[in-house]
Amino acid sequence: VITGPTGVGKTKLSIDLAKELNGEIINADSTQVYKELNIGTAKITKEEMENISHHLIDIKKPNETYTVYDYQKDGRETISDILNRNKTPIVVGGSGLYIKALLYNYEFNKEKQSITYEKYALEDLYNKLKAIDPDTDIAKNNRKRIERALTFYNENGFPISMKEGKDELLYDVIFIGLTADRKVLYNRIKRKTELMFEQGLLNEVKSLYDRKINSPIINSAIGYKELYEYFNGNYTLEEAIINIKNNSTNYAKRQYTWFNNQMNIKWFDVDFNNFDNTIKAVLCYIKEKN
RNA sequence: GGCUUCGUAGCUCAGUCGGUAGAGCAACGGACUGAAAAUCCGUGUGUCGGCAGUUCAAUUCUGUCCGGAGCCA
Repeated sequence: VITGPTGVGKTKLSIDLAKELNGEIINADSTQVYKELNIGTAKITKEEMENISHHLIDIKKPNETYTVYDYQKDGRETISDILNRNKTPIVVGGSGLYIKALLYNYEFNKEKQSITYEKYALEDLYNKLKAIDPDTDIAKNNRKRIERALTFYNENGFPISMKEGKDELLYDVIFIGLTADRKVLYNRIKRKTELMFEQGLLNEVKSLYDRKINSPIINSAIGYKELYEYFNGNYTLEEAIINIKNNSTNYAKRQYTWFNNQMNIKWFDVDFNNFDNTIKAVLCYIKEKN
């Protein structure tokens, strides 16, 4: 697994590792599974792939929905397939939950129950949850997680813990994280945002907007949701750009929180001036591990 | 040169009819099993521009100086 916050050079490293290890790459970025979201998701281009096989990229249309459940299923099939062909699966991406659900013992029900809690007030939902699980640590304002917990208990009954299995690793994995000084990283992210605009991000999003494509991914992916607000006249372009930068760096910080507390990762400081040094260090570590 | 106005947290600003201050954003820490690039929780000592005066007590009133903005000459 190669992971780390947005903007550290995971893509670049992944290609070199794939060549070195006879590998194929499995995308682990929740937004890159969608077609047409290219510039804004910093998706790898055909040329950059250098003929290395990539999986779980561009497999859904932007108006479709894809969840951790789907990812776990597709990802595990892909891993088996790659292993059966005696190649090395390399999971690359920054969506922590996706990586964890893929490799750890997370269990989802086959059919998602479509219980809808929309009509309930937040407070009522929280009280419902409290009645089932008095010791819940879910915050009373976190509607999403409260609804999820209620659904889970509805499917599985109470004494079963949602957290069961979450720390049990199912595969033999080497976790590699790329990192950089926080300030340096934030500056890179901001510069990268400007670069995206130079590469035509505005047109990419406009094209989706003009076709009235609206979906969960459009409403949540950084770069897309803010520009939709701009096209809707709720932001100026300047405001949209500032928001994209802020949301991106905030996201990077949340990624660190997840990686540092949910997974055991071997971190490598990226040498931006000489990326080959970083690649060498990682390869050395992998050989040591094997 | 005269008049007016502003100077408070990294930024934008609120406030104290005199009892040493608080929001948003940022920053930092954290939670997280079905939209996770999501959702949510926690953390605020800053010579309240400098100096002096009045007062038991000044960031708050007065004077003066410095800095910014505006208006009139």
